[in-house]
Amino acid sequence: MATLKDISRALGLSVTQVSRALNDHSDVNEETRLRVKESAKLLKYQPNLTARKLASGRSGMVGLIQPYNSQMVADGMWMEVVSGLSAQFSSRGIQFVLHVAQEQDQVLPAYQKLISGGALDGFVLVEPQAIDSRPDFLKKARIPFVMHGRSSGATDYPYFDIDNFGLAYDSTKRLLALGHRRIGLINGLQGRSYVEHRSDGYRQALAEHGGAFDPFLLRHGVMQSATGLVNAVEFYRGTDAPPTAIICSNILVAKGVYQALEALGLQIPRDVSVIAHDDALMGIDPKSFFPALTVTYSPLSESWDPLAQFLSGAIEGKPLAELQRIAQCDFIDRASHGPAGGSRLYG
Amino acid sequence: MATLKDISRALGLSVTQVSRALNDHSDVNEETRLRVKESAKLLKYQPNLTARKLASGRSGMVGLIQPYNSQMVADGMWMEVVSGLSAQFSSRGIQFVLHVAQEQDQVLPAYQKLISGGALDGFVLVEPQAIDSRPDFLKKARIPFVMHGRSSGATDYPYFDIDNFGLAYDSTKRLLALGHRRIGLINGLQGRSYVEHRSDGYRQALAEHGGAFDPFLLRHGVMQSATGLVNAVEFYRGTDAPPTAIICSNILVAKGVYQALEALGLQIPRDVSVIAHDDALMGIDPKSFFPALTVTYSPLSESWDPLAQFLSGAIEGKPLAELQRIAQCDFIDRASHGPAGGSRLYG
DNA sequence: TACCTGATCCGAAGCGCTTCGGATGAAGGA
DNA sequence: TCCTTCATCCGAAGCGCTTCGGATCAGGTA
Repeated sequence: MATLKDISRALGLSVTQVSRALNDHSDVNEETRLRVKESAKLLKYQPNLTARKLASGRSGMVGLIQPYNSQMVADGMWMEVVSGLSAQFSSRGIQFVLHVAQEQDQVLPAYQKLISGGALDGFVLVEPQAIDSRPDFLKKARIPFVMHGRSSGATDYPYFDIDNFGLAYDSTKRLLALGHRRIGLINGLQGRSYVEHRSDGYRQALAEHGGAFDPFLLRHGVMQSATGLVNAVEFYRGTDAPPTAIICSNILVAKGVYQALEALGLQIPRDVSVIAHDDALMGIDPKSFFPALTVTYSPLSESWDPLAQFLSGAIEGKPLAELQRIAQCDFIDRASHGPAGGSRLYG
Repeated sequence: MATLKDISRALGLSVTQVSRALNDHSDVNEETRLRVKESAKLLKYQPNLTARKLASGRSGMVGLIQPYNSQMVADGMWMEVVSGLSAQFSSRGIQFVLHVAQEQDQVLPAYQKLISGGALDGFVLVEPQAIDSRPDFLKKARIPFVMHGRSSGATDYPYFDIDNFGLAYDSTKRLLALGHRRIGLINGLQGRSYVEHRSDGYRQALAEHGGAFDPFLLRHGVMQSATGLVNAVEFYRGTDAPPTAIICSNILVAKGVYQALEALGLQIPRDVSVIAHDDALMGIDPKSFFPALTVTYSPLSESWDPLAQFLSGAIEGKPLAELQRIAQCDFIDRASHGPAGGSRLYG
């Protein structure tokens, strides 16, 4: 494999200049730079990441550590995440690499090992927990990272998150404004921070409206259609004051809710309004629902770019302020929600 | 992070000796070796893989490159593979790492990049195709690798495979010996080499018995229960000379076949014998079938150890002969197969 | 006594790259 | 004319490790 020395010899330049030319440093003549790059291409030069790492401290590789048995792996969303990140980093000339840890408790040591071995420059953290030990650990070890989402508590680290509080708050507010008073929220699994954020937004909107929070109306479960189905049935069989509107944590859940409502003979939106959050995943189209599903919209695929950007930034030592972002969601108004009151529920 | 120099200074030894002590070379006093290791532990020494790689050419990391959109990823088997390999390598002090390539045609460049960048020492190849471009490419590039399975044609590279030819041959032979003359094989997707091997074994057994091969009886499909169901139905609705025995590519397929046969009012094994291959995956137990399913048995989980061993061997330059193995399968005799003739099929 | 052996150690080179601290020479300002 | 500035280049050091080719010294052999 060709080395810098080969190029320098071929061109009668010093290794230094060749290195600087290839890395676009300032003090190299434009013409020289071109000659060098030409020659590099010709000789099929591939920078030796190992040597580069040793000299500069950067290897140009980042990673993601996944504990075996994660829920995300099970539901296939994982591949979406991995491939999105991989594409982003690779377009930035960074190799993105995965490591599967055998057990949950081997995750932290794995970070240590991969970093201090000098193999990787930094990590992407996914599936944040409300209480997550990783940020503190990595900060202490001075290992650069970026989180997809946020933990609860101090978030003094790079992250990209969507406004989970806001989307639940907004949805709830809108429903309240339409006259709904009993609003159900079928949320994700407790413990996940985004789930807690959504619950918080929901409760905050309720509180601002002076409405009481009813634990009966707040549900948790894996974000799949069965969860929507079961909880919707419980909503309308378990009480004489059922919700007139349901907010779903994602489209799959909404699908289950639709099924349940149909089986129960309830019409959307006349009897029940339904709103879901849409992360544009799994190829399920909320427009194809009947009636078309109103959603808060924020494609997961828009996270990869900022995540890659922030991790690069963290590695380069950029200030924290430039490495955090909370993306807002769009509210997309379709046919599945409407004013309260048309319902026969209390009729 | 502590370096060799730190240890050498602490102990009044040379860096050379410390390195040799830590790596268990021969010419270092036993007592010295212990002192060094003690000190290393004390100073929390972690060898810098990057430096080691640069000096020795070995990084102690191997990888697996997966194209996005592989079937294996979809059916969850992938995680099984990845985690098994990861555990094996990590018990050998080797880091195992994944890379997801965006498209099929970016797979080969990815190997090149990860290797010549110097990051990885070698690769595990999975999902071999009957005609697979990877072995040739990697051999030409002198990159160590091991294959889980074999391609068709020349197999002059390290691999671990099970005897797919043999298991199909055996199953067919046994059924023939029991008087079956029309034997169906519901195989995996065409193109995969193990699928072709099984077809070959099946046809060979048939040929040795002087029986004609009937294309109607050889089916291909994703190895899931729906495939078994559909093909079994076709077997008994599409012809007046249906099979009296069916060989299934895995247990899921057998499950579908069971369902179909029950729906068709056919009894196992009176009307139809069923045999499947069992790779002990997915937590489905062939004993819990009714009647209990006869299988050729070879747990996938027994591949990780030889695969890791062979890849290590390939990296160390061991001769090819030590780096190839074809594991035989056990035939486990249960209640789902029996002699031909009890059937009313032709009655 | 002179020589060889084996066990144990060390110095120095070098893996391929980055980067610091100049060197060089031409152009411009006084 | 002398000094500064700027653009462009280079030498050498060094990242942390492995490894080659000795060095050293005790003991054994002839």
